[in-house]
Amino acid sequence: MPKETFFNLPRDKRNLIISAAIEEFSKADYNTASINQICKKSNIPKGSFYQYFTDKLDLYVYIMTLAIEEKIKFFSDVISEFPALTLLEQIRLLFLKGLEFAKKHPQYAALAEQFTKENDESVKSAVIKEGEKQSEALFIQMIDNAKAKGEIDEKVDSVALSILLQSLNSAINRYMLDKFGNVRYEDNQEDINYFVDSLLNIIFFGIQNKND
Amino acid sequence: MPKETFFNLPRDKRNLIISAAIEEFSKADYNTASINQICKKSNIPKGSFYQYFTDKLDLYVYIMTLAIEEKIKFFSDVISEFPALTLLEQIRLLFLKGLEFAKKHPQYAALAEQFTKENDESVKSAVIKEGEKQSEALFIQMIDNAKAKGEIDEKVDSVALSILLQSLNSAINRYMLDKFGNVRYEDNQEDINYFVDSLLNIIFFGIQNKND
DNA sequence: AATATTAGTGACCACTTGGTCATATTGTTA
DNA sequence: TAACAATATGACCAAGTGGTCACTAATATT
Repeated sequence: MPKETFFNLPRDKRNLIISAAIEEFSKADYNTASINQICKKSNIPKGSFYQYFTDKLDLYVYIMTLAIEEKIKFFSDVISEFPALTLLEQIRLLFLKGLEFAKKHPQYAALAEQFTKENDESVKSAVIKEGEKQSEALFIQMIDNAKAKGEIDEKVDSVALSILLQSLNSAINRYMLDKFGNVRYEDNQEDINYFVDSLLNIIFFGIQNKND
Repeated sequence: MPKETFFNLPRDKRNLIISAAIEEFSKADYNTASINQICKKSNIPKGSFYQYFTDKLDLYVYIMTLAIEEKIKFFSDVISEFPALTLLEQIRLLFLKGLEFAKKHPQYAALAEQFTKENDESVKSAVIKEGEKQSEALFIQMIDNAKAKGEIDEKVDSVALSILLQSLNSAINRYMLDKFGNVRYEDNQEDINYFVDSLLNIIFFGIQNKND
């Protein structure tokens, strides 16, 4: 956690430091991201930085905490807003809302993507301690719930499906980058909806020819 | 490409440099990987290194080229060995053989994983120019072939399915890490076979309850 | 044996890194 | 106004980076 001196700073200065840090940690992994650059970008001297934070990790964990808070708030809002949907509808909603979230908060999305790439295990675990597995728990809960309702086959492996669904998020982003060279949802809304539905149709109905 | 001086080196010395480089580029991204460490590990002076390679990128692209060659050779061998299998059988074979490959050549597997994390776009594109998309082409060819045989539904989106299948590789690795804390195939062979089948069953037969 | 060519070497360069610390500045209380 | 505490500051540090280069050693060629 940042020192008291950081929270005593005027809001504007604090936000400037935060956004400079988000920018830096978004485009480079932990070790490559530079405190010097963050200081330069937010116009604070090196010495001041260490007046606010004990070290680099202190800042990084703090920034990630902010991002995780925002993400959890967003998803739980979406879920609780539509409790009666089928699993297919729930997941479809989650994917499309996820794209919306990434569109509205591209910094946080980039931050999360960068985190998945992180090599330094000690840094990763420091962040994970601040809570992260909750999204996987959410998926499994949704799946088991759908099983109880008889919506999907009992024999489907919940963990396998959960991991598969999580992989789809990055698959969607990869598809957008491959095909359009960017990840702007609004520019290619039709194509993306079609792609998301293609993936979900495969998952829900299988690929085997029904006319056999 | 390395300079002539490199290829004039005795085999042993060349291989020592190569394996030192593979080790270094496996455990850190391009920028973090250190030429100094590679020199130290392979017992060659800094100056000699630049006698063999024009720069860091020259070495990296060369190393990746070796890995790609090995991977392509392996997969095309597997495919041509069993031309008459159904798509499900082909893909199942590819995944399990893929695990076998990762087990026998963990360095190359680690190298590939590290590459997917790479941030430096200019470095990425330098490698991609040496050929990489061929695995995606392979999948799509397999899928279209299966469609022509009436094995799978014509309406399934080939590109979507191809990306989905590629996602499975990372899903498998993630699953193994989550569940066992390592990626050693032999230690948990049963579980992994079960997991692969779970994933493939989802893809091929869907998750919807057939008793509706 | 003398010469010309190629390869081996490590000190050195400019630069960047995360982090420290003595000093200067500011704000608050007496 | 004087004293004291809290904060701001940037020169500085040791350690690392990729890359260079003058020099030496070995090998081929004459």
